Amino acid sequence: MVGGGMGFDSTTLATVLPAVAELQELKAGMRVHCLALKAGYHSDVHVLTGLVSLYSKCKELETARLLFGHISQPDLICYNAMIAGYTCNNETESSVSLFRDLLASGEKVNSSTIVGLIPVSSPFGHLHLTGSLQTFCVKSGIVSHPSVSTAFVTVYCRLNEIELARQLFDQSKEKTLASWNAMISGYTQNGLTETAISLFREMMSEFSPNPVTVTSILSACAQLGAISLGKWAHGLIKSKNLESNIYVLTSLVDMYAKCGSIVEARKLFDSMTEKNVVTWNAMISAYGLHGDGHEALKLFTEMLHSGISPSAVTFLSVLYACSHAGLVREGEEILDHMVHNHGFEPLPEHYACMVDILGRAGKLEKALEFIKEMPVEPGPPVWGALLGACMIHKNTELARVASENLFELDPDNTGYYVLLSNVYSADRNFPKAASVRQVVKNRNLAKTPGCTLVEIGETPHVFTCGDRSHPQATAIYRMLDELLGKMAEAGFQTETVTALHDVEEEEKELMMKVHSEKLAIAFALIETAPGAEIRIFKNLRVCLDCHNATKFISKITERVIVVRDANRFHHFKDGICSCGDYW
DNA sequence: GTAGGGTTAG
Repeated sequence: MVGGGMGFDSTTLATVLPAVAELQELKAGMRVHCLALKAGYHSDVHVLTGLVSLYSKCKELETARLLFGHISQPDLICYNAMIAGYTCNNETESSVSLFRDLLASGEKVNSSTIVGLIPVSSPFGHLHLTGSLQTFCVKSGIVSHPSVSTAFVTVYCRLNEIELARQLFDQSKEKTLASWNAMISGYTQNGLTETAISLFREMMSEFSPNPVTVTSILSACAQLGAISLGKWAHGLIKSKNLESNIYVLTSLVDMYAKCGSIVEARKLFDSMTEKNVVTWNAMISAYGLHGDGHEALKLFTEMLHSGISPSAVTFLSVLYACSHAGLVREGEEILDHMVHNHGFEPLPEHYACMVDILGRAGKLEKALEFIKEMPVEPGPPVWGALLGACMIHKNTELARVASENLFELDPDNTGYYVLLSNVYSADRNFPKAASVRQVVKNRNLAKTPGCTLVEIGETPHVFTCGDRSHPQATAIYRMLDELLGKMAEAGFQTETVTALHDVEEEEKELMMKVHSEKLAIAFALIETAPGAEIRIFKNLRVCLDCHNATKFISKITERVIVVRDANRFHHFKDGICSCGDYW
């Protein structure tokens, strides 16, 4: 149809352009542009509007701006395209000033004008602008338009103003599937996974989930370790024939990996005919999460051969995998490769990962050297990685250096105080440890409460430290006592040094044994058949005592126990953990 | 014709 003197009209061109723009195919778009010029449509307002939109989406803002300037009498649609173009290229000021021109001309704006103005893609620093826009929309009544309120819900979620988003969502009279999706994904992206899932259940009475919904829900399952809901979603995907959607499949791979089924994840990954950089990243970081650094490196090489260009996240995933497998030389090579062969400037996250690699492997001085030589100012993730390494390798001197920086940069983060206190305890410097904890108390900082989730059948059970709220609490504690008895016979000693030290020894031991992970394991032992694998999920890093105890339990009960903590997976079998005790 | 909701790291 195209070229060769065959006839095609401006409508055809204007129809092709959005599809090309959606794919961000600049080269294809430029060919369409050439065709349009050859066919004499260089002043057709429809074609030009399509081109403005195309060049904006391909980050060719200058070209878009130029074309817009050539339109003698731009209509509202045209203005909308240019306004959206400025916004998605982070030129908020130009976007707003064009909007003002439009208003001043007396033209009535529509919902698309507003949607194009809301800084959804780069919201940071635009809370005030968003608020003013919202006021304008409330006054003009345009806020009742579903796409407008959905865009506001999205931007507030991205600004971590989840309450504001929810208010808007609740107030919107006409809710579309997109409105629900925006709110549900807002919750998952803010880590409020349970709220996301309950909202999803609410939604189900009004709408059938689409690929966007499924993607968000799978992400929630992955974060939570909710394998049964994840499997249910997998069934839904099959029944609704959503297996060709790359977002859906990528999040499915991620869900299986984060719920402990790395084999299932890999099977799915291998079966995918289309894979993008995110798909590869998900699979690479899955291996990192499970401590298989070599497989992660292998996959990274395969990725390069497949012709997919790695992103900054790819390198982070590979580095992360190296750190959890103790692959120091490989990590250094990857970072070097990233800079010299791929032309990436390392982000602070890459530096933090490298510090983690060196520190975790015990090369603490080298890590400090690395920090000093970094061309960017080290932030909390960098010092945090060093502090974590000091904890593993019991280096109080460097821990002091790291934490001094951390307390200055991020004074309200209790995790760092807990880490430092644990370093001192490990060094048996109890007065120092106590004084660090006192700071937390004095400043009234809230500690994140630890909790562990275990699924029995389809039902998730959540335990907190010292939890007695479970209906089977009595049986659980009895099982725990029985286990502790057998463990003591096998030589297990409660590790109190990393716990609280302002309580009596006996009391300490009492508190230790009721950590949420031990309760969850005891419960799972009661509820599952002998020999069955046990999987538990903890929101924080597993403590040294629980890690040690789980080794003993795996041996005594002859069970494989898989623990996912905030950092990674631990596979316990026969008294040994796959992490090699460096976690 | 312009326009709202989605996956990966930490």
